Amino acid sequence: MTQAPAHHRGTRSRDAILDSAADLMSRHGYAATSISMVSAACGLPVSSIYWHFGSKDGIYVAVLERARTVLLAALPPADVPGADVAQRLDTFLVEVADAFQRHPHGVKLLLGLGTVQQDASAAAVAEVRRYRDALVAWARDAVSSVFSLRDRPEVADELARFTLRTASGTAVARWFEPDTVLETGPLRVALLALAAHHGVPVRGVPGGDAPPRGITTRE
Amino acid sequence: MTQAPAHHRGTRSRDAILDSAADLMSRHGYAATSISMVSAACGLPVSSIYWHFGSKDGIYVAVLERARTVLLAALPPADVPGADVAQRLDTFLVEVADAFQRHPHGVKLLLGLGTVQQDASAAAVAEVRRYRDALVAWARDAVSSVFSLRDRPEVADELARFTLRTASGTAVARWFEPDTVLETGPLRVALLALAAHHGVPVRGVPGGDAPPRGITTRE
DNA sequence: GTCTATAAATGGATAGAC
DNA sequence: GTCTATCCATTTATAGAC
Repeated sequence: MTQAPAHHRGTRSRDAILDSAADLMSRHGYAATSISMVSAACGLPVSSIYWHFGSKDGIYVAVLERARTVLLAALPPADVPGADVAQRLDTFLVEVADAFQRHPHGVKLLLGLGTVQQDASAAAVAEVRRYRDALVAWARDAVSSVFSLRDRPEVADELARFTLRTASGTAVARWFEPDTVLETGPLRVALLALAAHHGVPVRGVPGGDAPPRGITTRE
Repeated sequence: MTQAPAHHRGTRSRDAILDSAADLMSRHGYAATSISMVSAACGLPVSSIYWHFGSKDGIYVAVLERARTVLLAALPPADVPGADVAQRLDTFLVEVADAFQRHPHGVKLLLGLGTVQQDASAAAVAEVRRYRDALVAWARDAVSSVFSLRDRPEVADELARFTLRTASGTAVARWFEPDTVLETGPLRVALLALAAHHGVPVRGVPGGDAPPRGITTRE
């Protein structure tokens, strides 16, 4: 086990630190997470942590950066496949709910920023903004693809904002009730109504019929 | 000025401390707010703060309690007036957006809990839960009144959840873009569609017409 | 009720041997 | 790259005069 090359032990330790830090920071927030807590959680001494990341801010930035790349890699391509709006919308919703379920850390980490914002490192603020911007861009492209909105960017923006706000609101709710899931049923109805309200043609979607399998409604 | 009775100076100081603490905690979060910061902000020494509240937790609990009573007092009665659904819905949305605009602290304080949750005082956790429960109950009663849902509690629950998630998601967005407002236009369309989807009669509401004055759309 | 002063603990961060 | 030991600032909280 100790046969592994030095740099392997290094990156392993780095990842272990990031794992512990991400877990603690997403649960307690940035300010409430101390280096000694991270040290205790991953088993490495504080000086190793400082050797890898330089400062507490450095850890936060690295945690955010990894969370962002992992989440974006997990998100489906923004070019949603499907013959008509109904198919693409269902695919989109299932994938969003899935990513939301599998990556509960994301939003919590972003919210952890609330405790840094004003004062702390410009690097952390920039990284948070990058994270958030990437999500917004993805959502805009995805709904644009679902509803064929290449020539109606304002509508795409509105639908994307609406989707993201529902998702982050649900993340807040999960704060209190851990087993809260993203309710894609109502979201589906809402998105279709918004599209229709803006005169977007939604061929193949019968008004507000029962959602197909894989869509979450409550009871 | 120093003529005021002792207990007046007392409650005044108490309020001043609460003002400063609420401001700081909603901006930086619970963990990142120190007693000395509060002391510097309100001008009273730390020992006075401890005399009034006993502990840091005690301050947080008091801040939450006051925020809750203030917000609930500011919310319109859950019995929304209006002749038909359209009127009541518009009244409801305007009032919600108004309260949302005037009390930007609420959600941030609730999220500050994330930094306490596990370990800290049961009192703080209980107070946060009370805050949140009061909001949920109010929203359920209000939408129930708007759409006359006394005999469809599940539908009222769904609409209330949906409304609150949109609102808290918007609060999160405001985290990044301070001048974000609650977009009642899309929310109106969504709520009407959801009601219709559940077969709730919405007399006097033409499909998805242009929203009346006072309803916020973007550009 | 308010102040000064301080105790006791913990936080972030570094030094230097290995 | 990892470890032990440590510096220094800040934190929560208290003591006791006024």
